[in-house]
Amino acid sequence: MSELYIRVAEDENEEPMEIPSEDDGTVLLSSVAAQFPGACGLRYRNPESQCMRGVRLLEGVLHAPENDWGNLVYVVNYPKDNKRKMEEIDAASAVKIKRGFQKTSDLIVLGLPWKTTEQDLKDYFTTFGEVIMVQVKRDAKTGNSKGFGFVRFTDYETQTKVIAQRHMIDGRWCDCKLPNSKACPDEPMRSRKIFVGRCTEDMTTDELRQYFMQYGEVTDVFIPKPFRAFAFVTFADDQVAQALCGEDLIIKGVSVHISNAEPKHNNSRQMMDRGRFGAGGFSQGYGSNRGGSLWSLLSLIVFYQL
DNA sequence: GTTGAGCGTT
Repeated sequence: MSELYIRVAEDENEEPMEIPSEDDGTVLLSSVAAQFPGACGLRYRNPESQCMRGVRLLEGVLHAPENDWGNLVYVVNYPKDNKRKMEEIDAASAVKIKRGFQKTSDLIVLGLPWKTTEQDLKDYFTTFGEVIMVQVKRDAKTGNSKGFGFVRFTDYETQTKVIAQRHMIDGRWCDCKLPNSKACPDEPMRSRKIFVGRCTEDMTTDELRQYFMQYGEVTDVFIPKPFRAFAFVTFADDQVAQALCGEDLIIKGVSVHISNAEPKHNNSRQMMDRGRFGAGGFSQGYGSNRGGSLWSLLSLIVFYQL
């Protein structure tokens, strides 16, 4: 029994590879995965029905159909609809795939000369790739350029290239960036800021800073005035902030509750915060306080910056 | 009739 092998292939038409079975006639999924990284199971074509059939898998052990592997060629299963070999799904190709589907977005063009027209912009940017749209923002009354505009390309590759460099347009260096309104559209917002509930009035920003320093670099402490019994603490590292969420910490003998600082829903320019990706203005819902209280009212009335 | 870091009237 110890010399029994079963034939396994990436695909029905691929050349099979022999995978060793165990003494009891089963085959370990790990044995399959050793040759086909990322494999999560096996299937085979049932000679009678001509349908594909799954091989029974229990706790990492593959069991022969009808207690006999026979002379069939078994085909490797990969997770979900990923038919590719897992080893091909490295970070680089994942990025490539993602970029293939990446949609373009408007880019803001900063630093335009006053005289630059939309035709000028189109002429310039067309040298990089097909242009869908150009705009020069102007004063409604005077019609004077505000010195910035927008451009959109057909291809994401073009957009990437354009963002990556500075642009000499009509004698001035201009920058193309993702507008704040579009910043990090698909990045999950991992806040570096926490909400500190149940603060007492005697807690100062310095004391909070001193206290939270033990967890990581603190970049900001904000205590709303007048006193509202909560504060915001921002860390340099979002992981530190996230790790603290849900904790009850004792500061000056008082139990404070840490939760996530929720994004503000205003259009403040503070949305840029000091984050790397333009994420970040936050205020806070009312944590564990339930509605109907003074808290809800206060929280609804005022939205503090930072 | 000016300006020079920013963030898009319809």
